[in-house]
Amino acid sequence: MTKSRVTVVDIAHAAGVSKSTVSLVLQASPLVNEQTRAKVNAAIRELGYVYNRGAANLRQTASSKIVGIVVNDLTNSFFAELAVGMDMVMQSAGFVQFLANTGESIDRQREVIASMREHGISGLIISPARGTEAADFKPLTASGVPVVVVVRNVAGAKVSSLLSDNRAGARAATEHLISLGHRRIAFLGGFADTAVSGERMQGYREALSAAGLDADASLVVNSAPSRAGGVAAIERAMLISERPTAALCFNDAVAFGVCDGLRARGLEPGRDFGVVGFDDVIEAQTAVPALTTVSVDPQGMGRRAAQMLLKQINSGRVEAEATIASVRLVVRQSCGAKTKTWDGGKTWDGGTSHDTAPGDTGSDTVGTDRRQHDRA
Amino acid sequence: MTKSRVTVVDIAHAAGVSKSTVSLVLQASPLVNEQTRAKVNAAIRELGYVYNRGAANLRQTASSKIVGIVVNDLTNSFFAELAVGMDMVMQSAGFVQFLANTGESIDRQREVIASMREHGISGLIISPARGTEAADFKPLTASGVPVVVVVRNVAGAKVSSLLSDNRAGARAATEHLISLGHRRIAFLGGFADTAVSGERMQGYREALSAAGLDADASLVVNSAPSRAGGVAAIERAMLISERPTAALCFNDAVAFGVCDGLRARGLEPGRDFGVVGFDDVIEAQTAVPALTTVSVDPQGMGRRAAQMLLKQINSGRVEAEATIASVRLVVRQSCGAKTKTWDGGKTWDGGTSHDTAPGDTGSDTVGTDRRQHDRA
DNA sequence: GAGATCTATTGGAACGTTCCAAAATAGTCA
DNA sequence: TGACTATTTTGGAACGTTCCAATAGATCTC
Repeated sequence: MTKSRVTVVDIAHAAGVSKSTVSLVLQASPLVNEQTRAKVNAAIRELGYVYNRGAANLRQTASSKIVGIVVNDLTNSFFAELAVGMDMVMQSAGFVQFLANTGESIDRQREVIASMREHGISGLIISPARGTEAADFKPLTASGVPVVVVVRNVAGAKVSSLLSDNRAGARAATEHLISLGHRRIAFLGGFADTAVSGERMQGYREALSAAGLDADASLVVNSAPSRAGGVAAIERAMLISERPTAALCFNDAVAFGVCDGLRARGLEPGRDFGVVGFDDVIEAQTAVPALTTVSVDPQGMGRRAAQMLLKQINSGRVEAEATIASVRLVVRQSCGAKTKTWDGGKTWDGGTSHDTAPGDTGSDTVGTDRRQHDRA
Repeated sequence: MTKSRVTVVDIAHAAGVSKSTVSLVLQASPLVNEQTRAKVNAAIRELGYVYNRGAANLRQTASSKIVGIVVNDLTNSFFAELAVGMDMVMQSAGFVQFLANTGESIDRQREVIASMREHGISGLIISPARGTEAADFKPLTASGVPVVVVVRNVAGAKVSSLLSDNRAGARAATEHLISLGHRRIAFLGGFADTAVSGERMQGYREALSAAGLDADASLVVNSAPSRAGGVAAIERAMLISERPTAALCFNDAVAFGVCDGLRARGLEPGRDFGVVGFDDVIEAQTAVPALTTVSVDPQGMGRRAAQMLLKQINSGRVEAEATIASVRLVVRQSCGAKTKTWDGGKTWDGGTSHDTAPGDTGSDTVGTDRRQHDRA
């Protein structure tokens, strides 16, 4: 059934030319005569030839047109969207991507990176699993394969990175809650030992102290960065003697869980308790109440990371570049700020029970992109 | 910087053996002497050798250890989980996967399949974009590459398929709502022209007619199969003169949107209106109220599809096999059935306003797997 | 009409593996 | 010792591409 592959030689034979000429046609070289080109293309169609990139990649000058993408949790829509953004850019650039999910397992991560390396990727974008070390990228960078780290930084790694401005975003979100009159603001979800969580918590603390509020450690409740974790976190937060009236959540998944948990105890998010998320996944817009959140634009971030990688692949230069993408606070209903009325059935009244100056409406970009160069 | 690649010949030289011996060591052949093996392995570590699979794949007997995975919408958590399931199995089997998102674009799909083919995939799993035709797989199957179609069937394609029993699932879900006393049950979301939607609607109609209820066409409201689509669908459904009291939703995303829309007009899902979803994505469990849904187990389905593909790759025989996976109804809170009390704060009372016999509690598997063989 | 200058085309040697046939080495037995 | 096995090892020819250097043919220039 599976007859032996059709190769350039077969095409050459059928078209009455040499294999070199066929190769030139395949590369759309201007050197070849139009009639010859037509003949060759006809033969290609006729015989059902498929280009064998593996063979072409053997010549050491060639680039494989394959990149690797490694993410730590594809079931989290933030990372799924990140991957989709990368996919868009890579497809358009004629690249095809290996994608692997590590599920936060360092071992799996090591394995898939090794495997991708054997298959000859010409670049890698990775959202590293917790506990990833700079040494994990060493073999890759040593052989000149550019690496872009996204979302989570890896200390000491001489690779490019694209992170978001977690500190500024968290600070802006917290300031917003303060401007709405909240004085007891919790920080819910996430693990304290991760860099991302640390940065967001720092922004949260900065805003509190700038407003002269003291950072009560009991208001910080760690949990898994998931919807279920959010439910657990708000439950624990409500046990505190002096209850919080609002919360900045580690990410949107946690924020949704917090909303679920509030409802389960008869509290309506937005009206009885201010909730702010982080990431701005698609569902944040359509949820009821719509989630006030810090927009990181995961798809855009994915696209941008892909562009960074492509630039490095094409330039041949491996120059590590650290970019911190700006984020913006998107004010919707869940924080309790007064915004446009909601048009589904009865009019939504976003008024809070704290009766303060109305907060910002719409969105607000925080900080600007910072970029710094570094020799690899 | 990027010195020329280290090859088997370099290893052979360093270890004082021939390249053939190195090759045998790489393949863990029992033919080679233990001491020699040790020497070679030492040299491999020493020189930082990386196996070049591309070169190995040139020999026509070899299999590439690469599979392609094509999904129509990775931002939908159903498909993200499907992909994660496949990833798990493929990683364990030592395969690496190209993953591409088509976003329902037939053109993108054609491009990525062609691209993957050039890179030498040894199998493909695809959740086809709307409008995919049997001819789109022809080039692949003609060259002996096994293809497994998941989730959506492609009429006339001589490839393996793994679908879920949509008809039986929808029927069971509808019967459940009927047993709770509902008489006006809507079918919300999805596009009527897709096979999956058609099957689910068929199950819905069967249950209605079996119960002697007439299928009022105005109770079927199409919309995008997304959360936003669900909001839109319930809004339109509430405009019907004789309002529905419950709804079977095309999928979980729509069901969540329906819950959002209900709340926006002051109705509480589960208490004031019965909502049933389809798919059982992870959030269905933790949402409040927890979503009653037909569990398709996307991760399990992904794993199963991957196993089907691997079996075909390893056997060498391309024998099309059509499997229809059974589904089970998981009764939680959103349908209004009496279940275990909810333990978050005040006790949850799931009683409906329709005061009928209590529905099933727990889950219920519908039908059994059907399998049929077919020559390719 | 002999170079020179283009334009098209073409062998052949890589690239890094595998695998076959063959050879080298060591061990066994009469 | 010589024949025979069993165990290890090894050249060398693929695999399907690219790319360099060389060539052939056409056109132009003096």
